Amino acid sequence: MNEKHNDTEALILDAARKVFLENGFDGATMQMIASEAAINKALLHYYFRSKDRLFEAVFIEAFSRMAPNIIKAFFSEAPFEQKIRIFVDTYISALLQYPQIPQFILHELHRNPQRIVELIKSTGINPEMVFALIRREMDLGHIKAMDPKQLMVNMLSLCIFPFAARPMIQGFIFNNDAAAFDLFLENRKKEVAEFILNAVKP
Amino acid sequence: MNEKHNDTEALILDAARKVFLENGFDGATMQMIASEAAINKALLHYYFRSKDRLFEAVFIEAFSRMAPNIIKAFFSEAPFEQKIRIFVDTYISALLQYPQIPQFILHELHRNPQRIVELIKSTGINPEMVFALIRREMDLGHIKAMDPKQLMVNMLSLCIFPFAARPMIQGFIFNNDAAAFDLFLENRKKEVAEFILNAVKP
DNA sequence: GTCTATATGGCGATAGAC
DNA sequence: GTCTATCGCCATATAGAC
Repeated sequence: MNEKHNDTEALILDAARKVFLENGFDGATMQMIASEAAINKALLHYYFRSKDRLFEAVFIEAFSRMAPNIIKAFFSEAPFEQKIRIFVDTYISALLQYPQIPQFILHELHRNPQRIVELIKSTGINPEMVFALIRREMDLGHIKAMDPKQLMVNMLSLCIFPFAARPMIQGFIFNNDAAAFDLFLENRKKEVAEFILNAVKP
Repeated sequence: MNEKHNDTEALILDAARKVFLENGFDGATMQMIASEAAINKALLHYYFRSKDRLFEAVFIEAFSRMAPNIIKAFFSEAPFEQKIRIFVDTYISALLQYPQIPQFILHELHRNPQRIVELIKSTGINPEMVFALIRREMDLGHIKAMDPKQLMVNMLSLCIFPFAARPMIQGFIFNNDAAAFDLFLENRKKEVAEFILNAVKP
């Protein structure tokens, strides 16, 4: 195996990540990726048999970036109120760093739900543990009684949706002022945490 | 003009709506639409000059179905608490009827933000009126003081996101039990309204 | 390993008979 | 208005020289 192998493979993955994240699977072409990597199409197929396989490699990497944040916050020793704040802050901060990921994942989720769900399960995340934790807080009277699943989905919705719908919200509510929208997202770290904490107050 | 004109045009629109909603613009082909309508490709171009124009017709129709609900609830004479309940109920009910629309709009928003934002603006929606209304409620002390834009985005997030991310949430939290997820969405009409009302309580 | 050149197929769109 | 046949293009993928 030639020593250039790893370099070229990494080069291709970098280019593919960029192109796929920006254009989705259908919108991206092998030529775009080759140009981005300053190589030729044939080489892409040499390293990754097909467009599908190349995409899969990119997707797994992208999802792995987001997944840990979903749960991490819940298993600290902090009081529940603090856990919520940490969850929201960590999650929105991560999304600010990779803002294309929500739209990318939702898009591919639509294209091939089966494949994506299996991929997520392979990361070993277990939502039941989070639900059990939320239920305990309810039993202790720390938060209002409600369906833990609804609460979890509410938290994810509030964090993720603005990134997925960015062009619409920015175009509509912010007259396409990108800086204003970035500030809006930055403020959401605190706004969303307060919103949730008020909503669950017993 | 031949009498069959309207029939065929409607037939094509029905088929195009179905195919575009399921596959998005890139994923759909003119042949799929022709097959769905049980006609041939050439006829599609006879009625709608191009794939782009056909898509535009479908998109405007799909969006028009959702848009009125966004604002309608806010301009009744009901007290604010009731407006929230009506908004959430109307919106989620409409989405239950056309569950593919969120993913469809988000997908095309990503593919061509400019075009979609223009199409939406052409429907004449004006968010400023809603913000003014929210601000008045804050001044009257009926709800907690906060950024009206954050509140509006929160409401939209809570209503729309579960539909856009359905395959993920269903596969992950509901072990792919579609009936359980449908019940979950039905329950959200009340859950989300309560969640918001608690969150904005002064 | 990396390149150029090419095979193969499907796409949107059009021409032209009926 | 509706059809069949076909054009021209660009996509993924491969062959084969270096």
